[in-house]
Amino acid sequence: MSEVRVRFAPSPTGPLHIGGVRTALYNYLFAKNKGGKFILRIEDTDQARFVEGAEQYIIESLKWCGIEFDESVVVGGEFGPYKQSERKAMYLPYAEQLVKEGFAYYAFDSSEELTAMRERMKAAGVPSPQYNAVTRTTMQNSLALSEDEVTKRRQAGEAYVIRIKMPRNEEVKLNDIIRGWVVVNTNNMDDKVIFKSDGMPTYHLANVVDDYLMKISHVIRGEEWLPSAPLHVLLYRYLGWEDVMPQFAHLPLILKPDGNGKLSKRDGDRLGFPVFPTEWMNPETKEISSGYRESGYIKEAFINMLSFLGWNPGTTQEIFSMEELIESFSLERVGKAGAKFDFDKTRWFNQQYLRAKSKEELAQDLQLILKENGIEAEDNFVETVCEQLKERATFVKDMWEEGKYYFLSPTSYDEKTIRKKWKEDTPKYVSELKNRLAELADFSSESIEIEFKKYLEENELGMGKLLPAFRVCLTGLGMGPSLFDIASLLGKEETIKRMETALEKIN
RNA sequence: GGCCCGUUCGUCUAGUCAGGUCAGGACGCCAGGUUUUCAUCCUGGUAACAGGGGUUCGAAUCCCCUACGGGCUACCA
Repeated sequence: MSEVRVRFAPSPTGPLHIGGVRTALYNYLFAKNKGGKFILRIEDTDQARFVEGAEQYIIESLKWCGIEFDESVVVGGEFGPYKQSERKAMYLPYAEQLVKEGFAYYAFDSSEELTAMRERMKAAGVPSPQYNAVTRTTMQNSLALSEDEVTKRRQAGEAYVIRIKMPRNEEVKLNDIIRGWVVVNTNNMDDKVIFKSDGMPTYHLANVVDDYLMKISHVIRGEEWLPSAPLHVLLYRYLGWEDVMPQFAHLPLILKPDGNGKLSKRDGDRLGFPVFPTEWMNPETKEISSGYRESGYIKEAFINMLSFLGWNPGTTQEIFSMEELIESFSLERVGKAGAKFDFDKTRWFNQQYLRAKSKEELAQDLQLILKENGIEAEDNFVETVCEQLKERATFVKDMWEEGKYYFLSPTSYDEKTIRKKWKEDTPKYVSELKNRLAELADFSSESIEIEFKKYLEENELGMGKLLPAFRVCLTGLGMGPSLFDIASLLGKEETIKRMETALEKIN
């Protein structure tokens, strides 16, 4: 079998949302699994929808995801250019070849004329009028007009498009890797524009020509392309490339977590989760959309989550590194039905990855957050904090938000704990405990615990009587990790100081 | 409306192609245990073959119909 070459072909019309990232990911995994090449092709044939910065965004956000291209606008390759606007001159000859061979034709209709035709057909009872075998005879095109008229118009420089001449009553079949045989009758297809009046091809032609020229072996794309796949098959056939036509695989869509319909940016805003891999600022409105990266997601967790939205390995293993994904991935195991996005599961994946990280790695990330908050701390200290906190956190930022007391003395004391656990005799106990701890030579967690328990015993107190009060003195909170660990890490001096402060403030 | 695709616990899904174990796992949720507390962790529980017809000794699995959902229906991709 010839070399596997797949491409991810986005339009630079905005940021890539997670559906697009997943399409890129599956292409990447498939290519790497087969030892093939993965190509990025920018499909910017629609100048009107171009968005500043979108191409850069696509490249950089995929890079963050760990998805790298073998050929692209950045790294080049022997099948370039990799941007359709730079390939502009290549498409017209193919379109004209189709006209010459009778598979396509010139059409001069203005948008007003097209609208008029549609209105006319609707009035006549056709719900969705098409430019097809029935209507084309009434329009301004090289099939209805005389040859002289066509030549005259073309020489006069009149704007024209090239449309495919859809045959009557032919079954077009394609064998989709995910869906099996898909059959469509050409009577249900229209004479799609393949070359626009602005000199650019439409997606359909550009896509087929480029996939052919770039020797693409498999087209893996979203399900929204399935209805036009038969058109592409016809294009390959008419261009004489059917024997090297790529295999198709149409991926199921990612759906809204609630209700129905495909996932959109709105859903993320509404339900409070990112739909973009990295943060995006709309260049026009300056509106900022949050990204997984900025929200504190570990990229491996993000990728792992995405890979499972529509694919599964058929085993019970759920945690997969990129290498393992490459190893296990196959298009045969991609599902057919759309998958509702599950935000809880996404958080769970992040938690799993967080735990797998070493305290050193976590400390590095936490230091970044600490710096943002104007806190300087020794690496060793931060590492121990991470050690104590990582089992309770989903994100690195949780360790800051739930563990501020490691770095700052409490400024307030949890009311509920005070109300329930700070009794009349509590100050006396805390004060005595403080004096006992002050004399402790070994301020290790174990030693503090032993001393604490000894004190409880001597005074015939239970854990619940004094420990919550002790905790609130040190952390201001009613819950958290082992208090003896916290005290030990804070050190004797700080511990004593916090107890004194609490005694003053709480009373 | 037309065309195409789809439908297993609330969610992601295994099982469907080669019909035959109480339909398995994970997330979530609930309960119990562990823990000074909260979280973690452990144990257990919850809950599904869209409906109806066939074919068959036997159907989640094969066929048909219906319903529901999705996509497409541009000189956008």
